[in-house]
Amino acid sequence: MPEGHTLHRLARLHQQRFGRAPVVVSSPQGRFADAAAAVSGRVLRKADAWGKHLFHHYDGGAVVHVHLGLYGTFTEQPLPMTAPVGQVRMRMLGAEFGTDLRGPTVCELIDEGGVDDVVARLGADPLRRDADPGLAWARISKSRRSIGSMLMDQTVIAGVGNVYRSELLFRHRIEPHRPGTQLTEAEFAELWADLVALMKVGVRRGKIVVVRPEDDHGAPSYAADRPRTYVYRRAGEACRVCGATIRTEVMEGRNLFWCPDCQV
DNA sequence: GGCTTATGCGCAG
DNA sequence: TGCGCCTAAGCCA
Repeated sequence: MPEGHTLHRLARLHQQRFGRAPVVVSSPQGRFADAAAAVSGRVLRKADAWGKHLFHHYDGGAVVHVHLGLYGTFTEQPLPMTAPVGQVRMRMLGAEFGTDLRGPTVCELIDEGGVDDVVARLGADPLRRDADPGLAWARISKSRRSIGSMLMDQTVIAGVGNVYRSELLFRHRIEPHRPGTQLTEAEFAELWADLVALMKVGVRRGKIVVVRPEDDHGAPSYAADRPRTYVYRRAGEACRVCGATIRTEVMEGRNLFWCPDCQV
């Protein structure tokens, strides 16, 4: 489930599992073989995330840059690992655990300058302490593009994906087509603060949690039918708050969902 | 078991 | 604008 919270959770996990120790890196599939050989045996100094990008910083200056795309995944096992199943792009072995990377859009070897290049193309990341929401507000407040489009623009805010986009706008009763110029600074401040809080919960829980307790009809957290979203993937169903029919359309090439009555 | 869909994004055209 | 990546969950039978 790769929105920004997933990558930050992985960075934290990889830091725990592999940090400050030598890592054996390989590419069972072969597509990452030369790069894997270049870092294998080196100490992983730091695992870090910015938006949906993950960076493994190795001693000596080499960095493995990973972007999961739509369906990339990491799975982990305690050692010894079983033989690779499917197309494993990268396998990492630490002291006690190993992990397999499958299906990423990007898995490449870069240097610290390359990290700077990637980060230079990314906006404020709600999950980073050094995030500057002022830069995002400067872009949004001057643009006639819709807020629904700009939330998906990683150069404006890094880490928000298609689920958080629809759900965040519902939570703030903002119609997704509203131009950035029509957003107030107070509305943006609330959106940002909520995004920071929601994505932190996402990191902690390992999944996107957006429905307020008062809207889940008291369903216990373990209930299978507990509502997980207000609008995402609920086109044609009744709004949980007002009962209106949830709408959908493609915006920025992705399915957008919203309530035509709650959101203005 | 098969089929559909997808939480992303770069690139061809 | 639409394709490719080529995984995995959810749904149906």
